[in-house]
Amino acid sequence: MDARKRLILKEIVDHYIRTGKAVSSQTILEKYGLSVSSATIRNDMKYLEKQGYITKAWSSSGRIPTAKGYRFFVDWLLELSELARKQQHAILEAYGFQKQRLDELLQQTAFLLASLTGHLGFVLTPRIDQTELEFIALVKLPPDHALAVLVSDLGIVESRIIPTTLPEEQLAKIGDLLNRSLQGRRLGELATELTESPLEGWADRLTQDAFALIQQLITPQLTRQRLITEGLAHLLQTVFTWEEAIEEARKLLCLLEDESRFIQAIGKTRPGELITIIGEENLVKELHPYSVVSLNYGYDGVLGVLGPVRMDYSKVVSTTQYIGNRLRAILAVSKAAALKR
Amino acid sequence: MDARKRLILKEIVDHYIRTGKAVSSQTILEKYGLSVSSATIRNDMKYLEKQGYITKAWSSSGRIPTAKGYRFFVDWLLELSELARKQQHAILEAYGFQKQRLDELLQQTAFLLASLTGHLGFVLTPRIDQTELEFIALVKLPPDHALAVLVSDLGIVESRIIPTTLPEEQLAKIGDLLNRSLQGRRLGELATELTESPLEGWADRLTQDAFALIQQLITPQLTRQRLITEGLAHLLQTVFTWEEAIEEARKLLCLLEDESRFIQAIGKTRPGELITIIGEENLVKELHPYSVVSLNYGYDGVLGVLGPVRMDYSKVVSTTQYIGNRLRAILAVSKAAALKR
DNA sequence: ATTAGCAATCACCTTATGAGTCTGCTAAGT
DNA sequence: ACTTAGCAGACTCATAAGGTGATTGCTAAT
Repeated sequence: MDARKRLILKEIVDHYIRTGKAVSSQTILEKYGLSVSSATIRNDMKYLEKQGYITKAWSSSGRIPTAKGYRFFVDWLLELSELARKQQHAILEAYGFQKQRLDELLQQTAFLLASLTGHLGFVLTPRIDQTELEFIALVKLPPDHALAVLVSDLGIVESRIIPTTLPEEQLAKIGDLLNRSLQGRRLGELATELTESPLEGWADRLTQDAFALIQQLITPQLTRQRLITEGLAHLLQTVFTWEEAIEEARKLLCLLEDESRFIQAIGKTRPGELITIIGEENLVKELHPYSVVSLNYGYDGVLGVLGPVRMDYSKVVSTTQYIGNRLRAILAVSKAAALKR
Repeated sequence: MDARKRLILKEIVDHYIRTGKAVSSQTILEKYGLSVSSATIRNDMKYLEKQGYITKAWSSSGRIPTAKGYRFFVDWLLELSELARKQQHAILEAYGFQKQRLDELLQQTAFLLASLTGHLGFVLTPRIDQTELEFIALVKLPPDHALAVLVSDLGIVESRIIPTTLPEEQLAKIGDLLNRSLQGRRLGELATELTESPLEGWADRLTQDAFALIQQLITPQLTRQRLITEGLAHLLQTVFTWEEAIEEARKLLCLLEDESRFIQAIGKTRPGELITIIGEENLVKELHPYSVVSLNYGYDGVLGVLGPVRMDYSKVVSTTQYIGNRLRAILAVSKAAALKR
């Protein structure tokens, strides 16, 4: 594909993203002032259509990018604008007075993503079993229960009331024991190790009790990730203007209520990696009218933006990237603080 | 208003709820077989319209109930059907294997409300400060923090990491002291009392530390109620079929994301009380196209259903009532279990 | 390889038409 | 005083028809 064709494709995507209307050869000529005639542009557009980058709504409408066209645009033609100073400030400020609680921090993050991009912002909470155990506390609740509290390095606190008849001193001893031998381990590793074989050298009565206890703590519950979303309303505004929209919207809402499917939809990435999933590339059929930009911020947590296929990728990608980096930085600090303790 | 007029009003509301179409005098005659002619019915309808119970979309359309009409229907004409056996079973079964965690229980409840009524189900979490303190645990996190855990009678656990340099034994003593003197008190009362005046007789060094500590625990955070919703998709399906619907839907979503306004919208009630808010009766303007059925299940928690004004009040009210009672029963059991400890 | 010019295609908007529904009114009946 | 029959008028809804404007594809000339 020669330079002019690339340029034309870029202008088509660009213009369509901004206006939402099919782009004609005329428009390209006028707005972007190429030094060729509209007929030449038409010829190039025909080529681009045959290659599958653009399409048209009816036989003589202007051209609209296909998913493949957006993909080419994002991969080769996208110029990532640095985030406007104002926005950078807004983000730093919002994170400024740091929240103590992780869930508030993540909610805040989702809100930022949504309000800065004008689409739906989402954050998938970290997997607790990917974090490291900082502290276990066991507290007797008379007569026959105990409260167990797990504190992980991200400050995530998981508490559970478990039935046990062990007396208070016994619990305290077990707590000490667990803290000494388990501190700094990943909760997930612990779980698998413990189910496979009891810890070596743990044979006496005390450790058996400890073992039983910790098995009650480490359950599938730990793997569960929650989905936080903000800005659903934006989505309705941007995407739906035609008939049948309601049915589309309904499907989308159903999907958002089904966390497991959504998790599938935002794709797997390695920590720090950002991916875009454009339209029909999505494995989940209901999301074909949308695009997803998502970033793994560590501990299997994911944040990102869900918007119409026709969205400003430059803005969305750079915003997601920036916010993702901020969040990673904040979590790193919080982790460091935890380790210092 | 004589009996026949009441009957006609009832049939209009009834039929409109079921079909969604304006009701004509003919229809009433055919479907409900009154022994008068359609002209007579028309005359009565005219009266009902003059009184403001019904209205019409245009000069010669059939009649549609007004908010006042629905109100009269709900207050005087509604026959509460007992919930179908199947549904009762479904509810009992869903609650059968009891969740340990309160938030899962409430989420479950919202889901039940939504799926059984086919509208949006919501649950507003209890106010923690309305529950009674069952237990406080203070655990040292070396070097200069402590983990404080509050367990209330509903099993709600609120934990917080607070900075303190007090040594371990000191914390344990304070914990004992707090447990002895505060157990069984309402968290909310504690908060107000403590801000007004320190506890009497608490003058020594130890109690001053305890005082400082507990003040860090009891914060506005405790008052915060979360909103859990399920079945948003239902709402889109039932309510919106005409143009401009998107704008309406967008407003609704905005409202749902703004918890404080929603809390205002579902109204205040006393524990156990069920209220209906029909259409324009709602203080919040955005909700004028909807009705709310809500029930206070204790501790300032509210559950209910949000649906179109044109909804099956008989079904929705009885479902809400039944589920509300189940939830109250479950919470009572959980409270009793806590007190026995 | 590029361009000008023109016919053909199609969405979109407005207007027209006809069938169908339901009310309000009047005058007659009970 | 209440009820009824019958009919004109009001209005929706669906569909069709015609006009306008945008845009392409094609062909022949440059």
